[in-house]
Amino acid sequence: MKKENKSQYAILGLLSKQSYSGYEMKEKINKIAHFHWAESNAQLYPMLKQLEKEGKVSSHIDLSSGARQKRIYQITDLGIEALKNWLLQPVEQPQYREELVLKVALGEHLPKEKLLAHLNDYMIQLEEKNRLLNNMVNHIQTQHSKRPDKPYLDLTYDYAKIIIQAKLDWAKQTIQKLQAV
Amino acid sequence: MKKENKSQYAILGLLSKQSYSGYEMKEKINKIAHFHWAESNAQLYPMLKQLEKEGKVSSHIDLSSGARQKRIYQITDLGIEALKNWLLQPVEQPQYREELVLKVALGEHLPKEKLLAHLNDYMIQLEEKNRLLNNMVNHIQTQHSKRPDKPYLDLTYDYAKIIIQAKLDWAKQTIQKLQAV
DNA sequence: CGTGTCATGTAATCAGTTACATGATTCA
DNA sequence: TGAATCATGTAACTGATTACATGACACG
Repeated sequence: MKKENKSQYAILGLLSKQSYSGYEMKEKINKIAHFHWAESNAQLYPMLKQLEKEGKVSSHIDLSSGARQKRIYQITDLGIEALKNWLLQPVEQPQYREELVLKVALGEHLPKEKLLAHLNDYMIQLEEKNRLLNNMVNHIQTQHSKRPDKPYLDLTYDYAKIIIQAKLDWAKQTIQKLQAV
Repeated sequence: MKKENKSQYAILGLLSKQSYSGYEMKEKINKIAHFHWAESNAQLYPMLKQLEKEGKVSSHIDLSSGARQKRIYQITDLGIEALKNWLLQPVEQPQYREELVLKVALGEHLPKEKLLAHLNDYMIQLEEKNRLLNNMVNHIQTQHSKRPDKPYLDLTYDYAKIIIQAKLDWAKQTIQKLQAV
């Protein structure tokens, strides 16, 4: 089974809700979806051109934004169709590479304080993520409570919350276990 | 900051515990570490050659295994040093792409039964993973209880267990919420 | 008038997968 | 003898990141 490019579906998915410029898409993904999705400029812009060539999106220059060249993309019927078709396909399981877990597995090769420091950094980063997530949930709750897809968005934030909490739990108990030895 | 190849450290880490052939390494990673790490043949074999060229591993043909050409790799002092140095470096946070979560976020575009079916498949796959994990933990417990690195391995299985459970919890409550609507 | 942000993009490189190729050994 | 497994590898491709390049506009 050939691996299909997934960036395109993230893009089509975003455009299925609202029209955006490339820049806005990048921002949006980083802000509201970075808990489970990442895109870089170097994939986004070429992909938008490709999708336009394939007729799945169309674009025009936004004049209201002044002289600044801002190209707004919108999804086409063909794009919607491609998106819906993909949504019906079986989900491929991602393969993970958890660098921190690998380092823990090799714990005998580094000083315990250093390993504890890694775990501590990990927790700090997770707590920061958690803070951003709570802000986001709050923002959606107060500013976008009427969005028709809000129930679905909420489910994705549930996911982020549960995973972050699980990682925090693990890190905490791992620190305790390591200190107990 | 340039991204460093991580496969090499997974390989060096494995060889830091015991000598293996390429084939055995692949098997071992798939069996005992696939919860948090994945390697493919097409990366493993070239990487082993490269590491040998760099003097981080050395190899010899295993004669005891008969006429079959089995090349056993072992880590060198230089390899150990490289590994230990990497272990001290800050951990880079992986960027995730959760296809299922993306599909849930776009739930308004597909029939509810189909979305529920995706979640159901997800749970089935997680339960299978859980089963494999329990077997593995059991195996380590009964066959390798004296391994000096067992405490560290246990911590990695704790991680797998917690993450799998968190995903199962989310999937379960997501199915319930979707059905309630 | 200079720093930060808005805005779009490319080149070079590296990472990683899929599919294929080859051949020996084991065992039913 | 033919299927399964052991064993090692390559070619072609796709995915993804990093770093760089360019320029306009906003605002203090």
